[in-house]
Amino acid sequence: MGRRHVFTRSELLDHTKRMLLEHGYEGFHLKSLSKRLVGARSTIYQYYANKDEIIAACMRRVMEGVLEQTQAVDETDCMEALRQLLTIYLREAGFHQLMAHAHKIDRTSSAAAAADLAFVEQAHDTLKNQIERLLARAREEGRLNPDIPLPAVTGVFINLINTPNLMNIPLPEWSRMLFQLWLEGAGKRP
Amino acid sequence: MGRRHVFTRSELLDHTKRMLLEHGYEGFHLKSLSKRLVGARSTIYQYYANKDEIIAACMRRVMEGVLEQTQAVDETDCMEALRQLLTIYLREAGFHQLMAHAHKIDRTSSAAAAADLAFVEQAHDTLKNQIERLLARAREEGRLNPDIPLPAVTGVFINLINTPNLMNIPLPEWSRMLFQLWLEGAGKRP
Amino acid sequence: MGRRHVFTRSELLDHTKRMLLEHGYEGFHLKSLSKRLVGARSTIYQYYANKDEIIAACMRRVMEGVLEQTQAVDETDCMEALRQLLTIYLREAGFHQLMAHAHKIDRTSSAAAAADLAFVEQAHDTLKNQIERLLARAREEGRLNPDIPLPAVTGVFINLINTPNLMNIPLPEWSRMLFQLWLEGAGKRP
Amino acid sequence: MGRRHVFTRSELLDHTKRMLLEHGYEGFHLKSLSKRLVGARSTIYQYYANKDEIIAACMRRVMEGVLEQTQAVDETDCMEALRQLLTIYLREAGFHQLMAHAHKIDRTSSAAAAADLAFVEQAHDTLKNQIERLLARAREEGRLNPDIPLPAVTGVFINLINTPNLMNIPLPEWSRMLFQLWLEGAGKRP
DNA sequence: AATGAATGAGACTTCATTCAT
DNA sequence: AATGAATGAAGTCTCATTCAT
Repeated sequence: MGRRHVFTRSELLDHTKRMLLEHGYEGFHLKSLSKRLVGARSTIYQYYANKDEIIAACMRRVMEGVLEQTQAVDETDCMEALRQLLTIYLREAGFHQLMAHAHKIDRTSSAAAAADLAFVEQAHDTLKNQIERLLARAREEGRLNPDIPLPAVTGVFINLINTPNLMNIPLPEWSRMLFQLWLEGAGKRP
Repeated sequence: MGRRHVFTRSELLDHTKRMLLEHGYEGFHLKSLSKRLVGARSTIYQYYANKDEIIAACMRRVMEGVLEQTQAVDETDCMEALRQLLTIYLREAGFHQLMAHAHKIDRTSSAAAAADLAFVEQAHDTLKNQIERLLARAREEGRLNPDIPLPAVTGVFINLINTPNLMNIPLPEWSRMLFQLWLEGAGKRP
Repeated sequence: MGRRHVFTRSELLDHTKRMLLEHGYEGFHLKSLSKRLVGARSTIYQYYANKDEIIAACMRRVMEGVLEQTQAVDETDCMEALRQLLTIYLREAGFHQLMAHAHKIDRTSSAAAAADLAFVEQAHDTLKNQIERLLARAREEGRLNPDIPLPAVTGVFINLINTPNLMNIPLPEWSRMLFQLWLEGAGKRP
Repeated sequence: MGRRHVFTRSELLDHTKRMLLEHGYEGFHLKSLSKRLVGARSTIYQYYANKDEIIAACMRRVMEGVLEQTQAVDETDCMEALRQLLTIYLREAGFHQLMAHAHKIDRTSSAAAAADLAFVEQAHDTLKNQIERLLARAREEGRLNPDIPLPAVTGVFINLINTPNLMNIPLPEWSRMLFQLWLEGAGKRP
């Protein structure tokens, strides 16, 4: 039996996620990462072969978490399902920002990274399809304004995630408020 | 007297802006910048003393352009003014993303950079105040739903700028569409 | 654990001292330094954070060596003490030249460098005081010509250190000779 | 007739000398030099082909000035002659320091620099011979202590030039004082 | 398994020198 | 003759990655 692990794979990815959100892909350095962990910088290479592999693994793990939740959503009532999806996305802070770095990763340097990225991309499509499907159904069911093109509705809905929560309203209420704003608008109802 | 300029200050800042949006603050390298311009890397230093100075100047220029337009907006009709502001912001692609890098710049390295950043920050406040003022007025005039807290309305309005224009709808129409979505919501009106 | 050191901190400072004396502060380059050591240029940064830190550490080490010796000198007989101090200074070749570079070092770049420099400066004062104290005593005791102002006597005494030893006379004898010349002059005694 | 000269060759060499004494050979930059002159940096190349040529010319000019004075000295009374030589050397502040940089100059880069350096070196020998000749005569005439080897006496005499003038005593008196100290010593005469 | 040390590639910046007006 | 602009060589420093213990 060898020595105990000084930090777990999960701890490593947790800090990676936090630092990616703080500093971006190009500002993410293994030097700073190892300072947040307990062990030495070189120990990181016991877990992953290089930097890009870590980032890909991090993205995959976040995506898996989201996917698991979204697939548990009951789609019977499409409006209710959309409301739940919004909550899930809001919970995963910076999710979109994170995924935006995907295309910067060099896939040739590591097969593992390439595989993780492939997974992430496919999952991304799955998520996108789910939302588009639900929105299309909502429209067919007469819940949405038929004068507005679906892509515009979709874009605004997805973009809700990035809305700055200026007052730090607690998540469930914040989610409800955003959904209402999206559905009914900011204007005075007649 | 002296040789002809191989590139202008304006060209330099144009490419800087483009590259900042593509690669972020930490991914912005003078090597790549000089590759997009015609001259040598060291020629850049004829214009600006260091990297941060370039970035600060770039941010200032963008901000000045926006400021000039927003200050020409007639605020008599607050709803109309907001609509125009949205158009202005949408025109300046990636405006927000760009400004987000401001705090990473080292102000001690260059007085010029520090001055540009001070300008940018003050202008930022001016813009924010203008929007908040207009939204408050709109609320008082009974144009907005009084049940929704103003900060939430503000956040969503500002965040409209980042909405992905999936269909590449032309700017004037895209702006009108987003404004309508914000005001009336995506839902079916009764 | 970890690889063997390719060179020690002490070796690094030894070469630094030699090169500072040969080329001066501005002519001291890490490239040449690493060429004299066995390793790569970047390895130097395992020991010191930047160039100025190396120079400051070098100066401090030399100063510590001198200080240790001068503080062991018995000051009962002031003339004998002065003779011993001269020997100590002569032993540390180029001591003065080295210290002359102190003011060129940028103290803001490194706290370690600033601390080392503070030490060096304080020690410098200590040395200066010791010599001035001994010379003043010697004068009071009637061992020096009272017609010559003390600062002139001091200046010439300190400057003895830089006298070119054209014949490479061995240190102890060279020291005795310089002391005698300082005390009795080069002229024929009546 | 072309344009007027913006600065003279002499002004250029004046500033060069001053800056060489302040910053040393390796710390001497044409950029700073041109800042002290009135014209542009590139204008310097109208006078000299490169940096080393300037430094060599500067050294030669200083040397010529000294040589002219030393050769006018009446050597009939050797002690008086030595006293006058000391005054001449003291007048040319930093003379020795300056000449110490001679060996760093690359002679292959410019024939003019090589010629100037050859002159400087020959003149240096002339000066050295003059002093050694006078000191030897002084010894033969019984004016110097015969127990002290001539090279030691010479070294100390030449080194007088570098003595720090802590009280800023005016040159003629300072020269007299140093000469007396050298001749009679700092000790109490019996 | 863990790690301290070593290292080369690459980024920023400065400067002597050349070029074109 | 004078000069503003251009440039490549060289220097400092950082960082991902490898190596030896």
